[in-house]
Amino acid sequence: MVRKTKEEAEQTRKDIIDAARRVFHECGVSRSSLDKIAKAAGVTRGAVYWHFEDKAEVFFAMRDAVFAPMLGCTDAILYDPAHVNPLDAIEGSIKEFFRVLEHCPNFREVFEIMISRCEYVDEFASVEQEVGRPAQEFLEKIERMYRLAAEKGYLRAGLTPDAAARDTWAFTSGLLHLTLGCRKGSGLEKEIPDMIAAHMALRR
Amino acid sequence: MVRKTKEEAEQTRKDIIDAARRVFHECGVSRSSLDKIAKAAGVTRGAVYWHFEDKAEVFFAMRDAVFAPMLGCTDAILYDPAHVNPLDAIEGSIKEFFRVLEHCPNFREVFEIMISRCEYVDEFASVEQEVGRPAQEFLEKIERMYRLAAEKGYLRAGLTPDAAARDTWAFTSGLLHLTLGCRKGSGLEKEIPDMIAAHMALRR
DNA sequence: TATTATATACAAACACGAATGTATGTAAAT
DNA sequence: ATTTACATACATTCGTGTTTGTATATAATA
Repeated sequence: MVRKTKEEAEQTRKDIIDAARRVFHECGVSRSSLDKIAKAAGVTRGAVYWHFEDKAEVFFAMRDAVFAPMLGCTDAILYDPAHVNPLDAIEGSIKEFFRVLEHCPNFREVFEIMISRCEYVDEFASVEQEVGRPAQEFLEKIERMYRLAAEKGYLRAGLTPDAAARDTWAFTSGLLHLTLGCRKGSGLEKEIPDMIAAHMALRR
Repeated sequence: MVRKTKEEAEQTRKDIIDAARRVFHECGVSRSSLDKIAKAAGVTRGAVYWHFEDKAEVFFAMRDAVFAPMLGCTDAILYDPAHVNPLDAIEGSIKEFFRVLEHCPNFREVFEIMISRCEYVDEFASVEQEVGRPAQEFLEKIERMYRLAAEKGYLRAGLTPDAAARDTWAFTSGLLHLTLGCRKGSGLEKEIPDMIAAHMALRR
C-alpha cells in the first residue's frame, strides 16, 4: 500500500506536522532529526521529504498552523463591540491570550518551542523577524485602543496613550516569557489574571 | 612550542571562552562545533578538551564569566544608600541594567545567546532554571524595595507593593526580550530610558 | 466502460560530510 | 623524571540530501 488518496496524503502531512511539534518540544529543533519526526509520525523520511523541502519548512508549517488562529482569537476580543471602554477590550484580549495559552497544549507547545527550543540563526533567523511582526502589530493595535480610551476619557489623567501602550506591550511580552520560560510550573499561571487586572488598573 | 606556562594556559582558557561567545553568537549553540570554537581561538580541539569536558561546560563557563559581574553591578545601584526614595533606586537599577546591556558587547552577546541562540533541552535544560533564579531574586528584591517605598509613603495610594513588584518584574523581562530578540535594531534602545521612567511614574 | 498511461505518495537504499570522543604523540615546564 | 598543555590521528556515529523502486490512485483515451 504505497500510493494513497489525496485525503490520506493530506492526513499524513498533518501527522508529520503534529509529530514535529512533539519532537521539537521534546528534543529542541536542532536535535530533532527528520528521522525522529518521521518515526514519531509513523512514516519514513521519504514521506517527510515528499511533503516538505527540509526541516525549516516543517517548522514554518507547524508555526503557521497555530499562529493565524491565535491572532484571530485575540483580535475577536480586542475588537468586540460589546466593550464600551477600550481598556476592557485590551484587558479582555490579553487575558484571553493567556487563557488559551494555558488551556490549549498545542498552542503552548508551539510557543514554548519558539521561545526556548529554537536557535534563531541562519534559516531560522527570519523567525525572529516573524515573531517581531505580530509583536509590532500588537503594539500598534493597543496604541490605537489606548488613544480611543483617552478620547473617551477613560484613560488615567497624565498618561499618554503612547506610553501606556509601550508599557503594556513590554508587560505582556514579559509575562509570556516568564510563564513559558524560566518560571514554568511555579504556580505563576494562577496569578496571571490578577497581574493583568492590576496592570490595567494602573491606567484607569 | 607545546607545553605552556600556567599563565599562558590560563590565557588560552580565556581565549577559548572568548571565542566560544563569538561563535555561539554567530552560529547558535548547537551549530557551534568544538572545532569552530577552537579555530576561532587559534587552537585545536585538543586544547578545548583539555580545559573543558564538552561544549556544555564551555557554555557554562562563558555564562559564569558575565553573570556574576552583572548582578553585582545592578545590585550596587539598587542598594545605593544615596537614594532616599526606593523608587529611585529601582528606576536607577533597571536603567543601569539596560545601559550596561547596550554599551557592553560582551554582556549583550551572552544575553542574546541565552535568549535566542540556545535550546533549553537536555544538558541545557538547567540553564532555564538558572536564568529563572536571578529573575526570581530580582522579583524578591524589588518587592522589598516597593514595600520600603510604601512604608515611607512614596508608593502611589491604592497600589500594593506586591502588585507593583510583579508588574515591574514582567515589564523588565519583556523589555529585555523585546530589545534583544525580535526588535533588535529597531531603534527601541533609544526609547528604553523613557519607557522605564514612564513605567515608574505610574507608581509614584 | 474498459484499458492504458502517467503522476502520485511514499519506502528503501546509498553516498557523503560533519561532529564527537578518544587515543596517541610530544616538547617544554616544573 | 615526570607531568603538563596541548596537537594530531583515528574510529564511530549521526544526519542529510538524493536516488531508485514501486504499488496504486487518477486521468486520458478508445
